[in-house]
Amino acid sequence: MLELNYLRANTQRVKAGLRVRSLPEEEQRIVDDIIALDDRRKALQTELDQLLAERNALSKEIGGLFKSGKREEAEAKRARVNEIKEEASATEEQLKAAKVQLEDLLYKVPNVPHESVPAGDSDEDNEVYQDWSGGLPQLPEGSLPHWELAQYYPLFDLELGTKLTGSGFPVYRGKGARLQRSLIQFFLDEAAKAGYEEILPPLIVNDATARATGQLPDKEGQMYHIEREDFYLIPTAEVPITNIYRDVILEEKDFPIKMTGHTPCFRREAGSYGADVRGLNRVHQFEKVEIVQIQHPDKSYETLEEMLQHVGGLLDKLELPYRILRLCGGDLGFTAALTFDFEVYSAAQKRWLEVSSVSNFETYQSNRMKLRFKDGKQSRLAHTLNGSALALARIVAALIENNQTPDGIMIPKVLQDYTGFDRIEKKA
RNA sequence: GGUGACGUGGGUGAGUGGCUGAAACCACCAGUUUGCUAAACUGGCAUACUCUUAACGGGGUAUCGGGGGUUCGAAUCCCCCCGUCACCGCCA
Repeated sequence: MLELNYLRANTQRVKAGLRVRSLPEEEQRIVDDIIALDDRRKALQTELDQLLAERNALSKEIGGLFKSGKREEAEAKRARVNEIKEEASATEEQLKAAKVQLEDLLYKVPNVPHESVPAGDSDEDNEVYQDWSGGLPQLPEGSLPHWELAQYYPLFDLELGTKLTGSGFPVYRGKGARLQRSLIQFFLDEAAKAGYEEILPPLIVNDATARATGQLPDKEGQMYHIEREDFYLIPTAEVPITNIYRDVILEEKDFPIKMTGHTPCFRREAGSYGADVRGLNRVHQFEKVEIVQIQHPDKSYETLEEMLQHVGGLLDKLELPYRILRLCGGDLGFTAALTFDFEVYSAAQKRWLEVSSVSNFETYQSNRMKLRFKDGKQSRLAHTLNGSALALARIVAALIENNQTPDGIMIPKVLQDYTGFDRIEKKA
């Protein structure tokens, strides 16, 4: 969530940010409501503190009076303290209520978009930041989308996943499974080379963790919830990995903190239908390697650029055509200040598939997470960033479509050491 | 899942109702002394909220795993929860 002090000091910027996100005018009133409520909270806090201070002083006196045997005086003060306690508990309740309301409102305000974010309503307004400079691959007549390729090649089986669980849970088999494992290995190795520490986190997290990175409360319906323990299946490794640094105060010399991890990701994807979700385009469980950085506020945009380079490098090595989009305000995630999406061209579907999203959250996550660093005597919130490097299912989709040949599905050179084969041939 | 013990500041650890935001030691930072290093000595060393100040700073409140209760007053007493450790049960 936004820092309250920032919001108070930059009301106009926050409101302008809401406009960039194409949120309705009445949303802007929330900003003024927050300030009014915070004023009330401060007044109540001061009132309560004064009452407690008085109570503490009197209690001290009472102790002394009892010791010196002045019972009557002590009793009189004791009566006064009891009055104060009544007042204090009433004030405290109002204060608690104000805090809860304030937090609820604050949770409703999305991050302020970076100044470079174009205004816009939807993905149609996203800006092409870096286009694909080569030609787009043209496949010969009779080329197939990946879900049809899976009928002829040992790759994956969607119906089988439906039998075991439900739709959207593919089962990868044979060389298809091996290809997945090879990609994961390759991505982790590349991240390690770039200086990221490898993390293997829990796949199930508690409420506090899901809240800190911003999945709760705004994306509640997107996650699988485990009722009995009140836990959530992670929708991305970002959640447990970033939370490693929840409630931590860093030293400036600790920056940058670079972590990577491979995990399955679980997403309910409620309300998604149609051609966009065919095959591996949108599934409930997929593998992903995530990169996360925690950085000094002055350097986080350099870091974002570095992460773009890293992701672009992976796609170059996989020889996949891609472009980079700068998301417009309307398409920007609730918690992000700036996001670049990587899209890979899927030649058989003749469309771009999103395979990575690289974002700077500035202090939006670190504020919820209380992730700070020492800046001289003061502590300040750090910046958090993350990106997919990369998300597997769609990479696999594009890879097998683009590389289909009469001799089989060709494996990019860089992966061959991992797969142990250079092509996938048709099923017998 | 059962039984028992325990949970104090960056670490070790004292503290069983007021004088304890918390001894002492270690670590860390600044300074003094000293051919260098080391040692010794002196001082500093939590976080959040809030009031006040132009600022430096100063005042107040809260925090001893979390929540609730008893009391004029709680790290200290009571209840619930969470966690750690040990033993038993179960088990990849």
